[in-house]
Amino acid sequence: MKKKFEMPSCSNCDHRSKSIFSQLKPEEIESLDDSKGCNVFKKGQIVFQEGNRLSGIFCIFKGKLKMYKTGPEGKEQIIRFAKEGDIIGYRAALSDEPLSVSAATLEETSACFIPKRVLFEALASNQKFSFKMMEMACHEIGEANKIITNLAQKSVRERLAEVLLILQTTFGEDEDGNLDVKLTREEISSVVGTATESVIRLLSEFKKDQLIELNGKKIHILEHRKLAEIGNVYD
Amino acid sequence: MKKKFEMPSCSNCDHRSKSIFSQLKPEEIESLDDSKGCNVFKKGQIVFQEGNRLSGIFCIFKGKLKMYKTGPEGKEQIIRFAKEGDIIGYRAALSDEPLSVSAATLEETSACFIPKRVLFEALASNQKFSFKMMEMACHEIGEANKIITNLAQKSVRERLAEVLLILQTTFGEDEDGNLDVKLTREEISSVVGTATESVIRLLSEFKKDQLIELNGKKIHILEHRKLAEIGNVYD
DNA sequence: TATAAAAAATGATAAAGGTCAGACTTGAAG
DNA sequence: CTTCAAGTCTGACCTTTATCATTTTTTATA
Repeated sequence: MKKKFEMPSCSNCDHRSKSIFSQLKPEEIESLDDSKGCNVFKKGQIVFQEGNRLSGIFCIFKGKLKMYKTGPEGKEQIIRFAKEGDIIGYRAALSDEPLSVSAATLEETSACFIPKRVLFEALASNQKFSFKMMEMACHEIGEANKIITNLAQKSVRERLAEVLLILQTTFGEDEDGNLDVKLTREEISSVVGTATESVIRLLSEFKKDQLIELNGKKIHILEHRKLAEIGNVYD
Repeated sequence: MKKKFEMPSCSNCDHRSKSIFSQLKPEEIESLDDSKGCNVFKKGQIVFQEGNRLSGIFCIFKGKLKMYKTGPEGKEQIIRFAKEGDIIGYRAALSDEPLSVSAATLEETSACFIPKRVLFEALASNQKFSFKMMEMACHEIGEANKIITNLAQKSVRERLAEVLLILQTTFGEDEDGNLDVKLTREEISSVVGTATESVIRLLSEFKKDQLIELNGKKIHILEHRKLAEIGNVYD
């Protein structure tokens, strides 16, 4: 269940400057602070579930999450990840549709909840904020288009190589150079869109070819360029 | 190349009431009419291309288009279709990014071009319009999420069955009950994400099982329900 | 730290779907 | 109407990837 925790203040939140909220004026930020709620979610906890309705959006203060859909056979398909500074649940809020994905934490996560009402007030009163929001949504469509093309046209091997690089970009690396996120092989397979065994086999292959180092769930990317070649990644 | 044609007026455009422009006030619609351009595109013509920049959006007056990305091996991946009343190119306009997809006509198509400037003026002056736009973008994200999950988890057979139903929903049927859109087998395969030969084989299988009738490019859906079962489609 | 449960690894096998080659059909353009 | 190119169809074959069974390792927790 949700635990309340010492509430971070939006006014001096480090994430604000890099997020869509950078557009808000001081009085609008205060209004966020006044009405928001904050929660801590334990590792593995479900924050919200596909098909349900949510009365606001979450702003991740700290932690990491997977956003996924459940396929016809009940298999989870990870669509994207979220981390500190990200906003989740906004698609459902802005389209007034049920949630199209579920969100579950990959580690202990704290997140602020901003009620729809406050969000819409800000959108109405602040045009720049509204444009930023639109920009974010449209950017996400572009990302989804890429994923669609990759799933349809790339091999499992190519996709895995690309996913490793995406994880690097999204989560960065820890002091030891390992990807700063811990996923099971099954979760990786659910991003790539393949069987768990295939991910295991291909990871050991990449390891054998000295492209990565493996240590339990720790993954260290050694040959960024070669993985990009394998994955046909041109950015 | 583009041909000019008798310019349709937004004021009495039949599509307006069903589109995001339903939110505009008479004076805003006039401003659209004043600044828009209109073009006719022949069958098979490319309207815009992935990677380029577009200085506005297109509003389809008549006709049908495919929106597609080009994959690593140069293969086209159809992401979605557009038809009369639809707006295309808005993702790039609103995110200020290059186009993430190309658009090509499937038949002669006429479309109005609305310059970015006018679009942004309308977004700024009319909040309801702005929300509608946001709603549209967010809806598209949800659709993309479904496609991702289907590509990752469904078999080619399932996906083809579903695509046939999507074509029915999107384009409807002509007097004879055939899908009101003409696609090559190659184009169908590029929606499904498979080889052309696989589409051909599966279509004849569906025909043998009396689920559809085939007549050249004409496809007649006989057993909607059974196709929905095969495709694991629950709406 | 003992023990169970979850996750990872590996091999054998099977199925799905891609590729290639060739024949046939259709439709557009001269 | 003829001709040619594009599109469709079919069969054979091969590659990729999924599935299943089993063992080993890791992790969490009593």
